[in-house]
Formats: sequence, C-alpha cells, structure tokens
Amino acid sequence: MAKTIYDIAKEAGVSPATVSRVLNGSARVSPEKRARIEELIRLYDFRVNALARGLSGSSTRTIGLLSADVQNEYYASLFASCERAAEARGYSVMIMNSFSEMEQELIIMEKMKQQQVDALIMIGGSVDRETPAPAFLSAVRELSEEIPLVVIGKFKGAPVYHIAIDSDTALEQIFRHLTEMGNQRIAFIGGMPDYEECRHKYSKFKALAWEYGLSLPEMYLDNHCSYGIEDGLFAGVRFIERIRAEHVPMPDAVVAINDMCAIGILSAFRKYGIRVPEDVSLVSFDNSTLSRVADPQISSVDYDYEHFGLVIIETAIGAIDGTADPDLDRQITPSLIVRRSSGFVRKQP
Amino acid sequence: MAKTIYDIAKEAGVSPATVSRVLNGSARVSPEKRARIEELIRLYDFRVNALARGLSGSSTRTIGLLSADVQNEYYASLFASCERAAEARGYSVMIMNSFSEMEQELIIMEKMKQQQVDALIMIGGSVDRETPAPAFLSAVRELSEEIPLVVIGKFKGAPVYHIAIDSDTALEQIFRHLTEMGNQRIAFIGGMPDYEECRHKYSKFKALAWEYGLSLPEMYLDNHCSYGIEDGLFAGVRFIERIRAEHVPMPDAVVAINDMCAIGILSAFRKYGIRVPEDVSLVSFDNSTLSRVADPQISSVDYDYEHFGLVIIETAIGAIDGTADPDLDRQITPSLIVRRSSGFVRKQP
DNA sequence: TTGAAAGCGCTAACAT
DNA sequence: ATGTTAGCGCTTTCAA
Repeated sequence: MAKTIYDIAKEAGVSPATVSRVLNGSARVSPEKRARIEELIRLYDFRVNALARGLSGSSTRTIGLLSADVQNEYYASLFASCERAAEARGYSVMIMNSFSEMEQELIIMEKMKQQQVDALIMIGGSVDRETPAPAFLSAVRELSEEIPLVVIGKFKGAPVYHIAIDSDTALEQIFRHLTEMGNQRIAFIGGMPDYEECRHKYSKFKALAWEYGLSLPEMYLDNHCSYGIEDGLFAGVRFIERIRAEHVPMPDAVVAINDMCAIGILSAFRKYGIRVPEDVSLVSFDNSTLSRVADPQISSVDYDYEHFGLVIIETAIGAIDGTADPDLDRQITPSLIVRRSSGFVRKQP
Repeated sequence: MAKTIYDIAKEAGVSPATVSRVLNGSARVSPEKRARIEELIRLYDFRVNALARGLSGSSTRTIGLLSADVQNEYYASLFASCERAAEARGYSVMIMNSFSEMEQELIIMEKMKQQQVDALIMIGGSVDRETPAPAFLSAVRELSEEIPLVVIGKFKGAPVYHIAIDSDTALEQIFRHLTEMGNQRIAFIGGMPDYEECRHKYSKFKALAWEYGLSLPEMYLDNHCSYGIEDGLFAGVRFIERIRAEHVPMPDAVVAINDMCAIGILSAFRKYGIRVPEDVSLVSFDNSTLSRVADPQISSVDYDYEHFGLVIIETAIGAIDGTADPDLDRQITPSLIVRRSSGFVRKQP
C-alpha cells in the first residue's frame, strides 16, 4: 500500500503535522528533522494523496481548462503548452471540451468545481460571444466567487482575469505586408458576428482600410461563416458568386479568420480556377499545421503558443495565490508568418 | 457554501448514509424517503464532493487517459470521443500528454494514481514499443495491480485490457483497392521499427505483396522515418534519391504510415516533379483533417473514432466494475476512404 | 519549533 | 430498510 504522512512521521519520530509542514514549506521546521523527513520522502518516493489534500480544504494543485474543442489545433497547442508550464510549477492541467455548447459548458463548470480545481481557464465558446446567454453569465458569476477564472479574450460578464490576443497589431502587420506587396483591394472572410473577437477584428479591419485609403465594398466583408473548413469553402463560393453577380472587382487579397477557414476558401478559389497567390493573396490566423500543409502554404498569424501557455498558467497561479492583478490586461503579441500564399508582388494595372 | 449530504440528510430527516445510498443506488431505500431526498437534491442542485468520495475509498468516476500528444489529431479525436462516451456513463476523462517521453509517462502514471482515477487508458508512446524500457515495464506492472489499465495496441508487458486496431484488414483493403486500380509496384514508407504496430504492418505488407504476386524490392520498404510531416518529407526525399541511384523502378503506389507522413511524402514528390496520383498513387492511415486538406486529397484508413472511443470507454468501465474479460481481444475494424490520391486507374505498360 | 486533535465530505461495515 | 460510526490522508488551528 502507498505510504502516508503518518508512516513517514512515525519513522522519522515526529508528528504528521511536521511532515505536512515540510511538504508544504508552510512553517519553520528544525534542520535536523527536516533533513530526516526529506530523506524518508526520497527513500520511499512518497507522494501526497492529492484527494486528501484537496479535501482538507487546501489546494488540489490542479488547474482546469474549459476549451471549445481540442480537435482544433489551436486549442490543442494551447493545452499542451499550458500543461508544460503547469508541470514546471507543480500543477496539473485538467481539460474538458465543451464543443461550444452551453449545456456542456455548464456541466463542465460544475464538474471542475466538484474536482475543486484551484483555478479555471476558459477558452472559446460562450466567453467569446458578444452576448452570452443569461444562464451562462450567472453560472460564470457564481463560479467566479468560488475560484479564480482566467479567460482568454475580452469577456466582461464577470470579474475574471484576462488575457487578450492583440489582434489589432496582427491586423496592422497584415495590412502593412499586403500593401507592401502591392495589394490594394483586401477582403475579410470568416467568423460570426456574434463573436466578440470577430467583431473586433472586423472593425479594426475597416479602420485600417480607411487609414490606408483602400476602397472597401460592403461585399468584401463576410463574417457569416463560422470557423471550419466546410464553412470556409461555403463562404468562399458564396463570396465569388456574389462578387461576380454584382460586378464588384475580385480583391487582390483575402484575409481569413483562421487557418481552417482559409483552407476552405482556398478550395473555393481552386474550384473557380482562381490561383493563389497569382490572382489573389491569402492570409489567415493561428499558424497551425494546416497553414504549412496547404498548397500553397498559407501566411498565418502566429501566437508563440509556448509563451502564450506560460502567460496563461502564470496568470492562473498568480490568481490562485492572490499575487496577480485582476485588472491588468495581459496581452499576447502575435506575429505574421509570411508564406507563399501572400508572397507575390502584385503590379497594379 | 456548498451543501453536503449532511445538510440533505438533516432536512430530509434521515441519516447521511441513506442519502449516500440514494446517491449511489447502492442499497434499497424506501420510496418515500428516496422521493424526499431526490426532491431536495434537485431543489438545492446538490452535487457530491468528488474528492471526498474518492478519498473515502470508493470510485472517483474519473478515467485517466495517457496519450502521446493531443496536438496529433488522432489522439485529439480519440480523446473527444472518449469524453463523450464517458460523459454519457457518468464518468469524466482526464488526459495528459507524454510527448512520447518515458520520463513524462512515469510522472503521469504517478499523477493518475494520485488522482485515483478508476482506470487508466494508455495510447501511444512506450506501450507501442517493441521493447519498452525496463523502468517503464515495471512501472506499468506495478500500476496494473492498483488500477485497471486499458491499452490501445498489442502491448503485452503486463496484464492489461487490450483494444487493437485490425490493421491486417486495413492493409488488405488497401491492397485490393490499389491492385484493382492497376498498381503493381507498391512501397511502404514511415514508422519506426521499434514500434510494434509498425513492425506488424510491415510484415503483413510483405505477406500481401507475396500473396498478390507483386515484386517487392527491399527499397520499397522504409520504416525509419517516424510519424511527423517533416519525417515524411525527409523519408520521401531519401526514398526517391535511393530509387534513382539504384535504378529501381518508381513504384506505382506508396502506402504511408499515417497522414502526417503522407503529407511530407507528398511534398517530396512535388519537389521532384512527381505527380500524385498520375505518376504515383498514395494511401495512408488515420483519416484526419490533413487527408482532406492535402492536394490532392489523400485516401486514408478511417477508424470510426466515435465508435472507437465508445469501445475504449466501455472496456474501461467494464474493467472497473469487473464485468469485462481481460483476455478478450477487442478489435477496431478500420475502413479505407478512397480519395483522389489513389483514384487513378493505372494502365500497365 | 512542535504535537494533538478536529475536521474536510463521503462511504461502507456493522448494528439494529 | 435505516442509522451509527469509523475511517480515507491531509491541513490547520490551538496549545505547549
């Protein structure tokens, strides 16, 4: 059977409380006793029982991660890097997928509470919505009073710790790059208006188009397509059809909301015999494997996932031990990786 | 503060034990009391404290999943479907990534034990090795005495429950398909000889080539490339170079160990101006997003992930409550999805 | 600095 | 059928 602190205590000739103190560094212990205890811990390869520790009111050293869907590489990468960062700090990460269904999100929040995670990180799904459902909001508010919540994005329905991706900077990089390559007409496809992040990108996009003095027909903005490959394909086809029907000129470049969407758009273009990047340049977000696998390879915005995960975990742990500032707005600075899909110098007619 | 079974018990005028009994259906309770208790549970939206339940020696209703890397879609899909299947049976799944590093695997096994998961599922990494390290083996043996282990693959270093993918059938489908399309010279690229599954595939591959009366130069077998995109690219290049140097004829078709590898091989072919499928057909395993995103789309072996996850979870739960047969060899029957990469009828000269 | 002892919330063996 | 009670392994006052 596994050892308990009682076994260690007895053998070291001290009380269990003292062993506990050594284990947690929660109080001064005389050097000799400490040494003896640590020796035994090593000898027996002793591990505290996480459940008992949790039950006795203290920390479980586990951080929950409520994500939309690990099958999406963006979330998978974030999970992996969070796991590594947490591991290095003595924490574990417990992930559950909501598949962006509120029903699931509520269930998961409940489960995480049951598991007494020390903090809960939320990425994707309802927290991204412009107007989350009231049931979700009240659940989050309630939960936020019990455990610190770390949200990726701009969610403001409850007192939570924030980490935002600086998408303004990303879009500025994209505009600089695209215009430098001679692209004048730029369109933006993908995402849903109900998602705050998406909405934000679209308005920044418009601002930039204005700033750069680019013409921006209504039709160049299509935020009704969600985030999947199929969605991108569908939106791409619709985009081309509309443009042609209304005799709007084909854009020089298209910005897609994410790589999956970009892949779909790419297929749509291919279907219509439109070449990327010779006829149209393409740029997207996430810098996932897909962007490197596509033909042509797609220029995409990278987030430095390793660092991203680190910031998330540091924030979570800071929140747990109260050293993090809840009002601080942590930012992730993205960077555009240029590939062939936009590496084409376009001569203006 | 959250309610406890004591609160419920007091309010229902019964003992905590009775509440526990209705909660677990572990014993008969009079209909009236049961009704009263269930009423209160609903009223207060009461949830048992998972930690306390676990600590008190009973089940935690949590199943651990030790996977190689969720960033690989194969694992991500399996995790997602396991999660769904488990959820339906009142269990949760806790996943951790080993990144195929034994050090991590040992740490994770330890952690899972600490968390007192009711069963541990192991996919990828050391369990796939032909000869796992002794340290790993003894850790697994030890763990297998404490909790039921479910391994995907043919691992036999310890008493565990098995679920195997019937790769023989998959290869038979591939051979039938490829030969029907007129391919006579078939090569197999990818994987490492140290992986049991890989070795097995190679020997079945040879057997089939013999059965179909196909010529199979040594050079058509290259199992020294691992499973990533880069690995595939590298192996593809090496393959072509060798073939040319030795004046071995280019194969009609190539089977890749998985989609990532296939993507790499595809790039290698492109680099050398070899067209797929016109010059060479390509088939691989996993049926991930990549296979649909590649150009041309790649024919790939699908596992019906939803069903796969279901079988895994049923096995795990069966193992937990002792109703599963440890010696039963559960099989997943794969099916080849044919796409353009092999949808080309080759005329023999 | 250290120890004794009271929980944390639940389950299960034992009694009734 | 139901209640009583003794843990599960740890942390944390409170005293010494």
